[in-house]
Amino acid sequence: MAGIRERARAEHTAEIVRLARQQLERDGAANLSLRAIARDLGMASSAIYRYFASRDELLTRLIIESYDRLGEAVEIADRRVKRRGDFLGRWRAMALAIRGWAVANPTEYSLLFGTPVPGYAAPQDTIGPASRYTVALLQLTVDMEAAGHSATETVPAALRRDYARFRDRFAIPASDQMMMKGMIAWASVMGAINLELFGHLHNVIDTPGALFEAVIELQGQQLFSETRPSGTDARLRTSKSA
Amino acid sequence: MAGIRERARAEHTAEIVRLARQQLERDGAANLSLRAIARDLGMASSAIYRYFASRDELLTRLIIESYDRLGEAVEIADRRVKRRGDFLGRWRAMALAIRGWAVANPTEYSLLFGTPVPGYAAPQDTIGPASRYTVALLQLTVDMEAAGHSATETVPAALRRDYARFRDRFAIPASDQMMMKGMIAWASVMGAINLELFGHLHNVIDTPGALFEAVIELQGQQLFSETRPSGTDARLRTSKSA
DNA sequence: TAAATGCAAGAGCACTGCTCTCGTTTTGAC
DNA sequence: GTCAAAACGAGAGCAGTGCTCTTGCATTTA
Repeated sequence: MAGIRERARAEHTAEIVRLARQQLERDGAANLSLRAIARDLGMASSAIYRYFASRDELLTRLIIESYDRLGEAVEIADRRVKRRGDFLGRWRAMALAIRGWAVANPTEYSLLFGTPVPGYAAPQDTIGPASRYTVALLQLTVDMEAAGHSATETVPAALRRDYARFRDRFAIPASDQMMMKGMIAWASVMGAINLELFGHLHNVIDTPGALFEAVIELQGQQLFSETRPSGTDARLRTSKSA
Repeated sequence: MAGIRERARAEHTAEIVRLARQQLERDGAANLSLRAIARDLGMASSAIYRYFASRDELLTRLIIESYDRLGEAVEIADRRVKRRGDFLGRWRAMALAIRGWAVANPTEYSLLFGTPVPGYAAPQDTIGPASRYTVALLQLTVDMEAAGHSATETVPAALRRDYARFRDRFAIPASDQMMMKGMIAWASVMGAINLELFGHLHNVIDTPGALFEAVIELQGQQLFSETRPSGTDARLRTSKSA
């Protein structure tokens, strides 16, 4: 009743994933080959299908794990900042953690944030882990508001609905204005990392880390900017919806 | 002497590229198949190799063309702004043009800004077209400075060298500070588009256009912010290099 | 006109994901 | 303990891929 088979199954599954990840890191997601994994394992290629219904299913498993690792890295970085009220420090720590993880695991990062495979639709299982690092970021804005920070950004009506839905689903009680700020900061961070890892700074910026820190600092400023004196530039405050 | 062969060659090459682009749009770069193109063309698959040495070479051709289209779209959008001194308007126009092109041609955008193919190294021929849209953006900062705008961002030493090199190569006489601003704005724009097109706003933001405009407006503010009163937050102005 | 070159086709190699069948082994109910 | 059911591994095979090589024909050049 020990389940000799059950344990063997778990071990084999883990081994397949381990080899898959190894291959992923070396050759990239596009070149991940079930047959090669089977060869490394000393199995027939058809046997792999006892464990994963398809290549996509194996990739999904890798994606989920990678999202989880990224999320964990960001959460740990945040937790390491002892003064919980040092919001700027926490912002820096988390943003640097995202880039740090990305630079250390470029192929995994590409798997998560690169070109989606045309036929592939992310199954429900991924959305939980996928939100982990963003929820960590948004929690920062919640903590900021709890500490008295406020934001006065104009939020387009179209986005308010989206923010409300997100707020409900993840129980993140941040204001629309603060979520707006957070989203923009998020986009900047991801953009800088994408440009770096996908080769668009090649022959342009030799030290992408320095550029990234500049992005962090500027977005940090923006994240912490309180109400600006009104009337500085009226045009800038009216935003049309798309 | 007309070169019956020469003309046929040009026509065939163009036809291959046309079918390739059609297939690219429908199935994505990963599923681009030389054999399928040959079938559509009524040719033997081996005949394709008379025109392109490899699949990568055909992809390179598509990449170059796409960069050129993107660059052209951005340049046209900029040129359409009649008041050349309306820098904010030009910024909006170009940023919206990038996103507009991306949304209209998602697979082409993915080809340019998505996961780089592991083995694939972009040949020299691509860097010219690849810089076209960024040069258009940077030209805006040059024009701004010529009109008296200034920037006082602290620029890390590591980046100053990179900026100088870029300035020399493309003859863009923008200050380090202004290039710093431009780079950050660029990263934000590309980040927002990546998140949208690569599915990371799915089930989160229903109207990505609204989010994008918010990004544009905020980066516009930043691009046009003059010297801030010093001492507001000393920490924010010191940036370490990576 | 004769040699050199360009070109298209076909066969073939090595690889991929995936399916089906066929024995073997383990499991769980009686 | 027996025995059917389920799980499993291996192998063959299908349809597809990029790419190479040879072979015969058409065009260009000398």
